[in-house]
Amino acid sequence: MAPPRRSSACFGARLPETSSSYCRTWAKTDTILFLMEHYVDQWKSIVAAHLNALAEGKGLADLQFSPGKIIAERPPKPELGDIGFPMFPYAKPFRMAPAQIALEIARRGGGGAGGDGARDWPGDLKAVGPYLNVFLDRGRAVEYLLAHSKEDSWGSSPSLEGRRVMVEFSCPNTNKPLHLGHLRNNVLGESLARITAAAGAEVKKVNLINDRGIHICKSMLAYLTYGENRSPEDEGLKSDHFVGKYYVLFNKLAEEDPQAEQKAQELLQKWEAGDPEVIALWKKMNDWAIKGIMATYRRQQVSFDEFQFEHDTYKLGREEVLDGLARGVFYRGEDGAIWIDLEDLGLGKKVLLRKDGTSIYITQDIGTAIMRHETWPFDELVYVVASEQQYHFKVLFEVLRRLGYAWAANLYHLSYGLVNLPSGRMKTREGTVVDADDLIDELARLAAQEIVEKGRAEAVGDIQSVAEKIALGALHYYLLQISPNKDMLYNPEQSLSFTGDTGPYIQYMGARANSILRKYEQGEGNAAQGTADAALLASGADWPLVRLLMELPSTVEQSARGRDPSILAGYAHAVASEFSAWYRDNPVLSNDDANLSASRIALVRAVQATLRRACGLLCVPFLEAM
RNA sequence: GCGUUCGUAGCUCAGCUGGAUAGAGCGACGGACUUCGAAUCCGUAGGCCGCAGGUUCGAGUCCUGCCGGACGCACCA
Repeated sequence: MAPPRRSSACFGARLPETSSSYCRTWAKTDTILFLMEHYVDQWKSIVAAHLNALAEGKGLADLQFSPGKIIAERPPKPELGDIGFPMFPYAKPFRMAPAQIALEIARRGGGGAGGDGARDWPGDLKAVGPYLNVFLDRGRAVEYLLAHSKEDSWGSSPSLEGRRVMVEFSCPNTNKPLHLGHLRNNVLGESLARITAAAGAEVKKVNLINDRGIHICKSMLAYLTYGENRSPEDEGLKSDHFVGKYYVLFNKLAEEDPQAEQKAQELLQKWEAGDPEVIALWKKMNDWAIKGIMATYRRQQVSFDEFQFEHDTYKLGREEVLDGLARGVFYRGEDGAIWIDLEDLGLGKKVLLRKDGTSIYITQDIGTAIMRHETWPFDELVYVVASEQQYHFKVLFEVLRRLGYAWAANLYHLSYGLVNLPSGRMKTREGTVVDADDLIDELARLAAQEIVEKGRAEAVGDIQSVAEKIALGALHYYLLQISPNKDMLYNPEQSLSFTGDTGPYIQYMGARANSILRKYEQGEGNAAQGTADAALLASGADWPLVRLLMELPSTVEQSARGRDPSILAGYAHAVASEFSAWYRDNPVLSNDDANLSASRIALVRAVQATLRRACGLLCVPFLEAM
């Protein structure tokens, strides 16, 4: 099998003993939200000032604490406060027990009576054991949430403002259709791009189509042998599947004809020589493949700002390598090829240009990166490529650095692991790879079946459309839920479950929120007679939900900074789960208190806005009803 | 052999710059629909965080070694 250029080999063999589910939780370690970051920063300054004052009071004037060095964390329970400052680190310099330091500072600054409370985020400082905790002014926080969650920009932050980030992903070969591994790549790239943009960056999504090379020639050769000039329409196949069929047939050919490999090579040489007949065939088959692949992109709802094609870029990089040779960055081996010595980094030696002067894989990547930076000067370029290519990218980045490109320091390989299946091993050779289109078809079929079985057919309206969205939500959420760098096991049935840490569960909670709002709009309940009041949402019943919702911006920011959509996925599930428990215990529409009812309607709006935004960033379609 | 990476509950996974009793979902067991959709919710059981050292007031988190899995180590892409 000719290895694919970029994203493939995403399969392994693993048979789980039982089917099971997947999830992650947000319960313990929520992050400090973006808008809370201001809050935390403000309070860090206050705590630092207190520590410095304490030091001075004890005659330890040489002790200095800067706000940036103060450690803040999230208390494990809401009753303990909203921000926690552990006092352990200060025990030694002050020669005091941590709990005592906390008490001392709380005594000095407690209550904010002396103007101690943060300006934008007032609250109280209290000693809780060895921790100094801040209790937010809840009414103020609720006001902030209700006001900001109404805005279209809810969840966005300016943390990456002014940065230009290019994201390369997908990069399919044009000899076969997309498979499950590509789906992980695609959704990772698309989601990362959306999250990065939400964090304020200017993002450009690029897709380098690998449309030339020996693997294409194999499909062509098999087609010449068995195709009899038929078209995809003749065989009733989606065009990329048609091309893929012949790629698989090449294996048969290779068994029948020992010369097959060599013939494919000859075809490649003719292609490079510009042989009109070969070019015509290549064009025809490529168009079929690309047309089909584009259809899958549309279905998966991923898109690109720019397509680049290997037949345009494969000659790039040669000049740069020769230039590097002239400048002594590289060397010519005794064999005549051009090498780079990376032994000092433990990366060995690597060929950059063949002895006959022709390019190899890395040569093109060198040239392509330079071309990209020239045409769209980026602050950062992220390559979404399977983990099997980690070595390749280490070498590539180092080569560019040694060529003198300062921006080489801003190249990043978002490495992701293999996707395994419960059904066992999949191999291209054996035609047992899980095809992307087939998989989505199957998921949509199961979802449609479920809609009917649950008697929701009438309520959802267009069953096929909703089923397709549930299928995508199930697939995408499942793929994004796991840390990118880890190998994963995709369980289709499990991903479609409406219970648990799944896409459909989150979609369902969004639909439930929407259902409450719809009834309100239709005049149900007495919320319309009341007035929303932030103070009414400051109780113990509503506060945990409010607290969580406020964390959307910081979670997006953290997700962007870590280049990790799974952080946001975990958050989305936490919101859905928290909302589920909340609306069970806290009547919204059927509430005697019209003002409380109106206030909770506002909170449900915030829930809906938060879920909608998170789903959007995770490529999980948001549903009004399901 | 060398390199990268992973190893947390039966299963699949979370645990942000080391910090408050290690979390979730599924599965198991037991509960909740005349009350905003039960495609849901609640409760219980279940873990020397691969092993051994080290750093630290404090380690699932950092360092070293070992064990186990995955991936890589082409003038292939």
